[in-house]
Amino acid sequence: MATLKDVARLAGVSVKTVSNVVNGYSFVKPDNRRRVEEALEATGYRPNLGARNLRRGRTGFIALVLPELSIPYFAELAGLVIAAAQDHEWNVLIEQTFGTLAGERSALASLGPHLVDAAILSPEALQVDDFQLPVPAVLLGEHAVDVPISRVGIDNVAAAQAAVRHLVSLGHQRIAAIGAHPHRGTAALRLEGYRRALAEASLPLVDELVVPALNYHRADGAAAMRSLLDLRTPPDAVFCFNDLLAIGAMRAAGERFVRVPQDLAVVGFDNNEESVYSSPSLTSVAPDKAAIAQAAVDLLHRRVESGDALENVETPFSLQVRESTVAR
Amino acid sequence: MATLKDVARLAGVSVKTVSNVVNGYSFVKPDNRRRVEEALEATGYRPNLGARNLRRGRTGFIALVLPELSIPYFAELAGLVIAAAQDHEWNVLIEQTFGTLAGERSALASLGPHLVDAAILSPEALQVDDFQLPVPAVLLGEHAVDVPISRVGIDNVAAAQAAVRHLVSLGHQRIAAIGAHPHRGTAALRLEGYRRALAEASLPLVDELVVPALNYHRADGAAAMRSLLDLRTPPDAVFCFNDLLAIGAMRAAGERFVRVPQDLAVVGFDNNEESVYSSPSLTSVAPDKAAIAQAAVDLLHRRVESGDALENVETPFSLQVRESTVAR
DNA sequence: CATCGTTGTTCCAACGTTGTAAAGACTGAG
DNA sequence: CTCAGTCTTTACAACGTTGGAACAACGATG
Repeated sequence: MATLKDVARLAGVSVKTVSNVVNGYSFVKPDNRRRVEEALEATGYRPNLGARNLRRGRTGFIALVLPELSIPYFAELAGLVIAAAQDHEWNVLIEQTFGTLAGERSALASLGPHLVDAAILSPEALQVDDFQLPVPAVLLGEHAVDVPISRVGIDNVAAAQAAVRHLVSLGHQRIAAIGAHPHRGTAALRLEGYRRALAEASLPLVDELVVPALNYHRADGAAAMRSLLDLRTPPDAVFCFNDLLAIGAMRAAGERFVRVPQDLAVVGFDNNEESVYSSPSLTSVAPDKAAIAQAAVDLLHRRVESGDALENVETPFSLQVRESTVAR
Repeated sequence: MATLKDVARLAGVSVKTVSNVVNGYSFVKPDNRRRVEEALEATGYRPNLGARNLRRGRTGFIALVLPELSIPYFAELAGLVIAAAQDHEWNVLIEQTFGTLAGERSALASLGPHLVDAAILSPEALQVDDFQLPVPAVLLGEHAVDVPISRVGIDNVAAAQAAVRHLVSLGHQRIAAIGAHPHRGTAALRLEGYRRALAEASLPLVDELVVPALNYHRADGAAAMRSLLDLRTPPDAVFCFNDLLAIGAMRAAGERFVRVPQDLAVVGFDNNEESVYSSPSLTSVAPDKAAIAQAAVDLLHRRVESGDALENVETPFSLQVRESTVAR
C-alpha cells in the first residue's frame, strides 16, 4: 500500500506537499501539482484513515446502536443511516443490543471518542444514569427518561391519535391496543394518542382492550391477539404499536377464522415493506424514515463540527390506508 | 480521554509497562501490576484503537458488502455476522451496493488494507476483472464467475432440488419457477436444481413456466406471478428463488382469487421470519444463516492470522414445510 | 538596492500505541 | 564477592498523517 512518502519520492517533492495536494490545501505550483497528481495516480495512493484520524483526533465513524437488525424497521433505518452518513464521509458501526439493558449498557461502554465521533441510539431500556455519553449522541424515538440529549422522531401522540381516529371514522367502537409497555417511552406516547382519540370520540377506555407486549415481535402480536379474542366481547378493531405486532395479530385472527378486515380492522405502525404485501395489506402509520436518518446524521454532524446545542427534530409521518381497515 | 501516558504517570511507571499490563504481556512485578491496574481503573483508560491499529498494521474492521439492508435475508445475515465478528474483536462495516455493478465496484474500491482487514462479499453483478481485492475476502452465495476466492454457502442445486421434489411428492405436475436471472450464479444453480427435480420425476421442462426476475423484491414476484396466471394453462405450483418473490407471488395470486395452497402451491427460499407469519405461512428452503455467518467470519480470521489457503465451506440447509404447500 | 509581502515548500513535532534493544535489578552458583 | 543468567523496566523509534514554524524564492515597492 502506497503512503505519502512513496508518492513524494516519485513526484520529487516533500511529503507535506503531497499532503497539501491530497487535501486541496493552500498554494501549490501548477507544475508540482501536476507531478503529484500523476504520482498519486501511478501509485494508486489511498490515505490511511487510521493515521489521518489519529492526527486529526477524529475517527471517521459513527455508531448506530439499535435493538436488532432482523427487525425490519431497524434494518431499513440502518440502510438509510448508512446512506446519509456517506454524505459526511462517515462510516457506520452497527451495534445490536437485543433490547436488553445489559446489551445497551455494553454497547454504550464500547463507545468512546477513540472509536466513534458520535452515536445514534435507539434505546429501549436505558436508565437516566446510563446517559453519561462520551460522544455527541442523538436519540431516535423517545426519551424514555428525561435526559438532556438531542432527539429525532415523529410526534408519537399525534401519530397514534391519527391511527385510532381513522378506526373511529370507520365506525369501530371497541378498539383494542396492542403494545403497551412499562418502560418504553414510545409505548407510553402511543398509548396516550390512543386514549385521546377514544376520548374525543367519547368512547370508553376499556382496560381489558389494552394489551401489553414485552417485545415487539410477530409472536408477541399473535399472543396478544389471542388473548383479545378470548375476551367475552372481542374488539372490532385493533391498533398495534408496530407492524410486526399487527402482522402477528392478523395471523392469530386468521387462525381463529376471524376475518380481517370484515370482522376485525387492524392498524399497524412503521409501514414496513412487508405490510404492503401481506394479505390483507396493512393500514399503517408511516414515519418518514429517510427524513429521520438524514436528520439524525445531519444533527450529529453539526454537533461535531460546530458544537451546536441540543436539538429536538420532529419528522413528518402519514397514515397509509390499506386493506386491513374498512368501514363497518 | 486518558492515554497510556496518563496512566503511566499516575502509576509511576513507564508507558511501556502500562502497555505490557494492558496487553497481558511478559513479566510485570505483582506490585507494579497492581499499581498499574489501579491507575487504569482510576483513569478509565480505553486503548485508542486507531493508534493501536496504526502501530499493529491492522484496522480491527471487516467489511460486509451486500445489496441492501432492507432485504430481510441480508438484514438477518448482517446481524449474525456482527455477532460472529465480535468473537474475534472485529467491528463490521456495512456497505450497500443496491445490486448494481457501479455500487459493487465503488464498495470494492473503498475497501483497502488501511480501512478493513478483510471483507465478506455478496455480489450480484461483479465481473471477473473486479476481483483484484486488496484484502482477504470470502464470497457468500455463489461464484457468479470462476474466480479464486473463498466461498461459504449452501449447495444451491441440492436445495432447489429438494424444494421442487417436495412439490412433486405432493402431486404437482405443472411447477413453475420464478427468479431466473441472466447474471446471477445463484439463480443458475437453483434453476439447475429445479431442472433436475423435474427430470427425475419425468416431468417436462416447460419454457413458459420459467419466469425471470431482475430484482428479487416482492414486487418482482408479484409481476412474475401475474404473467404466470395469464398463461393459457397456469401452473399448479411455483418455486420462487427467494421468499420475497414468493410473498409477492402469493399476493398476486390472492388478487386474482387463486387460492394458496389449494389452487397453487408455493415454495420460497431463505426462510425469512416474515414467511412464518404470512397467510398462508410459506414453505421455504432454510439455509442455516448463523452457520454461514460464523463460517465466513472464522474463515477470514484464519486467513488473516495464518494466511490459510482458499476454502469452500458448505453449510447445511433444511426444508421448512408450512401451509403454502399441500397435496393436490 | 534594501525591504516587504506574497506564494510555495520543507522540516519538525506530534497524535497513541507497541516492537526492539538495551539497561537495570535481582538471584543463586562458584 | 563476583559473575552469569534470569527477570523486569525503560528509552527509543516507528506506524502514516497533518498543523505550524521556518525557510526560500519571487516580484513589487519605496
